[in-house]
Amino acid sequence: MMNELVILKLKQIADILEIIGESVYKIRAYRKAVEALNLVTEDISVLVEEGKLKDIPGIGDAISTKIDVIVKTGDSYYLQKLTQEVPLEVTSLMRVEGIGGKTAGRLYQELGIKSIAGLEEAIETGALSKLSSFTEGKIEKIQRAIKFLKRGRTALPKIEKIAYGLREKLMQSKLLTKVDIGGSFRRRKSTVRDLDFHAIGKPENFEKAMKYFTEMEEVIDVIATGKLKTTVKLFNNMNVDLRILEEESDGAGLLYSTGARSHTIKLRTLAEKKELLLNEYGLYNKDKSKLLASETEEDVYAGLGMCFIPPELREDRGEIEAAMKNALPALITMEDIKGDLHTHTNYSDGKATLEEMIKGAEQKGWEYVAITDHYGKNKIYNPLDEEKLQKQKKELGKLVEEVEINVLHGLEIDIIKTGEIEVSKEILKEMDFVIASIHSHFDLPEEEMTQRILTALDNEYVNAIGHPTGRMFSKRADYGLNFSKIAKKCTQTNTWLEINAQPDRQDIDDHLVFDLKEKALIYIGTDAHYVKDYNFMQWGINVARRSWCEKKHILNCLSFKELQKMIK
DNA sequence: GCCGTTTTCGGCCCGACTGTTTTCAGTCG
Repeated sequence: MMNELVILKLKQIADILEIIGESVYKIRAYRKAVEALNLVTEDISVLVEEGKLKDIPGIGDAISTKIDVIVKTGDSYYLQKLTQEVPLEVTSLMRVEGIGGKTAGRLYQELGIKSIAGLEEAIETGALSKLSSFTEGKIEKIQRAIKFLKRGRTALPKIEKIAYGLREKLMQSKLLTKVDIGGSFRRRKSTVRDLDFHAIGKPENFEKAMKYFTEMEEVIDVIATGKLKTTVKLFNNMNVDLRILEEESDGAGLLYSTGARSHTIKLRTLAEKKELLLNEYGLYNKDKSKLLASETEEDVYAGLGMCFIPPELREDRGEIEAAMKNALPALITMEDIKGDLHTHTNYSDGKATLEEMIKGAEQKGWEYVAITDHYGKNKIYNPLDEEKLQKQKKELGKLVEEVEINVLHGLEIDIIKTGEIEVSKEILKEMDFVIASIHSHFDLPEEEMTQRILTALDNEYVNAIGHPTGRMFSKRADYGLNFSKIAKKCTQTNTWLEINAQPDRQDIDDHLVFDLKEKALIYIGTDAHYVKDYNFMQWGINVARRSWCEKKHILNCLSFKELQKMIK
């Protein structure tokens, strides 16, 4: 899709504008457009064709014209013109923490530094220290920042233990009365870049608490430290913010810490329209003489004329407008889940026995579970063959006598390079639930990849597409797919799309589910290989909640009877 | 550059920390 290229070019334009010192509002306009486009899952080139670009808030005449050019030519004349003044490479300097547009511009103008390598060289030769305002301390800070440049995003499940551990330690200090984790962590995003701690304490303890925070053993560097706000770097390169407030600001502070920034900005703008002022301390009247609400988030939202908005929805995606009309979705919860449709046993690459997996699902209180071991030629997964399948079937027949839970005997099969399924229809038609997934050739072009799945959808015995985009946060990006085509065909063929709840996958992504939930049939599968993996369901629930899903949108919220009727 | 239930022009969220700026610009969230 074109979208990534458009977003990249607009980002580059914003960066260059910042370096050459353009109006902050113009820069903000470009950044806002980027944010808006990040939420768009349709193909931008289609929006251009249909003339719908300007329907997106934040995109007006000038930016839509620029997008038009990017879509048609693959490049931006405007950006090319800008880069005659400042080479594009200079924007890379802004990736260094503490260096913004102004500093990057100075480095280029005064020393001709264009890249991080050039910056390192200028530090080594002492050229940088000759520049005014570049003191020894500041240069040291830049050096450390360069060392830690690689700040990627981490899958939320991977950071949860560390985050709760830090919270526990902060509480143990006895210097704080309450510690919450806000930010994208609280919004339950699939990945997080940093952690935002929101704490409550007594003013006389603020400084001691900050000192305690910066001296924790997990902290390897202190980025900034004050009485009210401190930023540190953890051993894993992740930044952690701690904001301390007094008890009366708990709600307003948590709201501020949780974000998303676009959500907060929308709320503050709304407050201003109502002749009010909103900051992390509270909601005030215009001249700040009177505090109107601050103790709980509910109070602040109520003060702005809306109901409480669950953190997962706070992205400025229409949740504020919905809350004002009291029309927020009744988000799906773990209690709504009636079963799991994607699991493995040690008949293939799972680590638990068939009995353990079935009884484990029953322990979860679920009504049903589908056992979907691998079948096929890809030896990595220790797949079933006909003989092993028959043996499993026999064992399953005995086990179902011992348990209350309903068991679907299913398979996970490979979509090979051509999109074909190599398992015979005689075998497939005997199965209760068949998931087809891509396990090889991840790097084909979008059109071929899409066609591959469309071909698989032609197989009348395929019930679902497993981990549809193939992304793994620690390994590879998603392969490009045309989801409007795929969703359409899925509906036609009654084939379901999976939200794979594996921590490293969380696939399909919440942005896609947000768009597809009314157009396609979607379920959450844990892809469990151990009994404890059933707990992965929570990551799938997160994705669904962030996508505004109610239980009606997720098929494994159906009772077993209803589910059976739905399966083709 | 975007936007409009006071505005098609004149605004644009708000505040903390850093550095050397003796009153504020730059950066960040």
